[in-house]
Amino acid sequence: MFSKACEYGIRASTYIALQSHEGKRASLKDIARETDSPVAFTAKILQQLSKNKIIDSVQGAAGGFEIVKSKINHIKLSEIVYAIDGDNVYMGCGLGLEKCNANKPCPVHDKFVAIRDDLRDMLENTTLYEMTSGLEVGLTYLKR
Amino acid sequence: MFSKACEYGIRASTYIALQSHEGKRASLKDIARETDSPVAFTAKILQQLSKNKIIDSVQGAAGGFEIVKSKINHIKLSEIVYAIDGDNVYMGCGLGLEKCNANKPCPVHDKFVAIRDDLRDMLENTTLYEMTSGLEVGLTYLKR
DNA sequence: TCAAAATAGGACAATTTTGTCCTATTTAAT
DNA sequence: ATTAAATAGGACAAAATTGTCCTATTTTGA
Repeated sequence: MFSKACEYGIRASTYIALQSHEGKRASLKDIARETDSPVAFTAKILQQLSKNKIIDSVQGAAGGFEIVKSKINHIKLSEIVYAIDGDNVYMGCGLGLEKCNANKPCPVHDKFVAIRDDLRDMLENTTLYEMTSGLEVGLTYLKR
Repeated sequence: MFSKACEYGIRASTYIALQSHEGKRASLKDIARETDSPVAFTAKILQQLSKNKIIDSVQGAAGGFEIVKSKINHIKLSEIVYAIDGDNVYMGCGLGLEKCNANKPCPVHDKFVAIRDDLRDMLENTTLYEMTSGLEVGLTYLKR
């Protein structure tokens, strides 16, 4: 569904949000370890998220990544996905047609639209905060 | 969502079903042209579909690909997707975790399960016949 | 029998995605 | 000032996906 880069990106963002919520800055090493992701590849993705203003990066010793506390509640999963994978996941044609639309639809257009609408809805209504809430109490996991 | 190979495979299968319904055998060239797919790559995918008993191939002059009429109504989209992409699309974890499940879920497990269930449902309840019905009357398209 | 037309399949090539490595830069602390 | 620890970013490498090409095989029809 999502690219590997996007999966790592979501996991990383969630971990950073969790740490930021506790007032801690997260280092690349920690992020990679706690989300079971390849370090250098994750670094690239964090750069991308940083450029897209989803996370903040702080250079230098004691630097790392963080998310302004007040934003954690407002950042949607959809923004992270969009920053990394674009909107093709919930916009493109299920059969890969360039110009598939309600006027000249592919044979499964309507059915895919329904699924994709649900997906978009879900992504746009899930905040980073919501994703961290289960982690703190050990109900959900970012690796395994 | 699906791989290119899978998209081509679905389009090809649909076209073959359409032709078979009219008693015609479809040649690789026709299939590729009518679904706007790369010829040689499509050939590989058709081999795969043939090995998975979804379509029949007939070698030799006047050969081609076909689907037994009585099967068109029973072949589900899910079978085509499974033959080419496996079941990861509607089984795997949205965040890419190996062992994500209801017991040790990722932060979006439940939400993804809902979407994926809908997707699987849709794929399992859409037959090839259903996909061809709009094509005949020009309501739907396989290229563009 | 032979030629033509079609699929089968192996080998290879191009592209994209995933991932690594090295150096530069920034910053904190001593 | 210097050193150490961290991110930034470019270059490269590996793997997966997408795609091509060539030859072999099968089958029909003249």
